[in-house]
Amino acid sequence: MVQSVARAIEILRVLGSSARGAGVTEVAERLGVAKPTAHALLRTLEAGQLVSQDHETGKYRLGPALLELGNAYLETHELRVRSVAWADGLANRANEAVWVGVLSRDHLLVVHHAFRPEGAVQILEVGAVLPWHTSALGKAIAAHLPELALATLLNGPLPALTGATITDPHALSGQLETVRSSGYAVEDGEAAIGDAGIAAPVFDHTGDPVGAIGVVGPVERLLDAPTRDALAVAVRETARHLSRDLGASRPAARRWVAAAS
Amino acid sequence: MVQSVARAIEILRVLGSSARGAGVTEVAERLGVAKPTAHALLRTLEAGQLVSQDHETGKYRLGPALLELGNAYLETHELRVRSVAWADGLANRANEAVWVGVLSRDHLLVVHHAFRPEGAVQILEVGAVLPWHTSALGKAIAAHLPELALATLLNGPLPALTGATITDPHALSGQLETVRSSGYAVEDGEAAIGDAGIAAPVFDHTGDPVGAIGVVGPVERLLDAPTRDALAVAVRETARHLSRDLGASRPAARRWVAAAS
DNA sequence: AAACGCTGTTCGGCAATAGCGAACGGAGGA
DNA sequence: TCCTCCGTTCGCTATTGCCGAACAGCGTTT
Repeated sequence: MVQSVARAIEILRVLGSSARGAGVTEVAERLGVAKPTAHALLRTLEAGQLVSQDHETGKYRLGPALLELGNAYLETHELRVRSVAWADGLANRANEAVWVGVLSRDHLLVVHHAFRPEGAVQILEVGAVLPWHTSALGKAIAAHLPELALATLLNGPLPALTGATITDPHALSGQLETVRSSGYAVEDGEAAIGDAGIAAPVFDHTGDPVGAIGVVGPVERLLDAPTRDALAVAVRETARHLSRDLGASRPAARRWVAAAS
Repeated sequence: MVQSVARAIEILRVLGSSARGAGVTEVAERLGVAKPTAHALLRTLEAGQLVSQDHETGKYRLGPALLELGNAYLETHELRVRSVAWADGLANRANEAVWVGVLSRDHLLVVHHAFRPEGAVQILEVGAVLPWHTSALGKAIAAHLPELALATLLNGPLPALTGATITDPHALSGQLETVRSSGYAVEDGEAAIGDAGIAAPVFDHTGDPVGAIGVVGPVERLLDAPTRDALAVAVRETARHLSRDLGASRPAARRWVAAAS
């Protein structure tokens, strides 16, 4: 592990979380390093356009190259590229907004967002992150993770975003069992009050879950019966098709293995 | 300058340009370093999720954290945040797609994209980059840059993307003079055949250009008189309003200074 | 008005640490 | 079965990143 690079990455995280940028002194304090050390790292990052310095205040903030690289990540992302057509189809069929997401550490990262066909103004959520246990996408992925990886997630922090957020590992674990048997995950106001989601996992040819696809929208539209069941079927079918696109020979093969053990 | 960090950034660039990822050996060769060196850097970047390794082939690719950071860059970006409302207004008034962009090295980076109101399927271009001299946005910014910065751009490489791309520094310099006097820049098939753009620069309170805003679309719709003049007026007005939003006390103050010298 | 406290920045020397050559384990092809 | 290529690990060397101290500029305070 290269120490200076690890510190440089930490700097990016610090700058990303402090909205108005940060000065050298503040960065040095947060990293626990000397001021000149932080300065050298910042200058190097600046040369690569990963951070940029405000010529007025001297403060540093994230740089444009990150947007470029983030875009490059999207374009080379197998799941994202293949999902675009399927996401559009699902959005039309369900008449709801569709998200495609992957797991990044303990957060769900939205890599594609198909707008609701009839929707009014909607903001694009690509690049947005939220704690895995507060989204249907995240739960769909987690439910099919190898045991060890799942245990790590359940033992990690489970922050509450609303009163409905499930913060108890045992309750979550039980819900994931339901996800495995039903083939889809549901979220009801756990990330934001009034918002819900229904999602299903997407697998590749290795049988591991690489992401999830699902619909998001207001509780009233998504979770009222019988709409809810119809949406679940549509989401699950789309996820299966997408998985097959990615080379998954048998959808849900992993599930049977898990059930047999 | 921290050598290892500079190399790590270079690795990100390498992985971003090679679509299908790259192996340790290939990365080491491209950087001109030993294989273990590249390996250590890659492992560190992987720990920070800036790159991820394909567990099948062993090859490395860009990682999800870059998308997160790219999104964080957008959200903290003053110009981008303020421009959203203005871009929507311009898109409706012009009935065309609107781009907001900034200069990143010698490329124009699209930081916001408002879709054409009546448009059919359109792909989002946020995060896209193109050589500055092949876009109206890029030329609008360049025309108002300090002399030294502009000279650097004109002396740099000016690749031709189409037959219409202007690759002669003198011709470009002359066109930038026109941009300064008219207040807007035009691009006609210089990035892609049939595509055109009309853009105007955006300033902040320091008087330096921080970006540009403009319309993009097919040549036939944008550049036919009298549509062209109406669009130019709309774009220029929007850019002035946006500039005032950012604290520019007097629009085009810099222009008068340049003219007086 | 002048001294203070706070920035971001530069310099030089010590030693931690990053970098390399060489060797290892495994996968794929001939 | 051999060979070749891959990604990876090990341990030594000196390169290089790191820190303490000092500097310049600015805003506020006294």
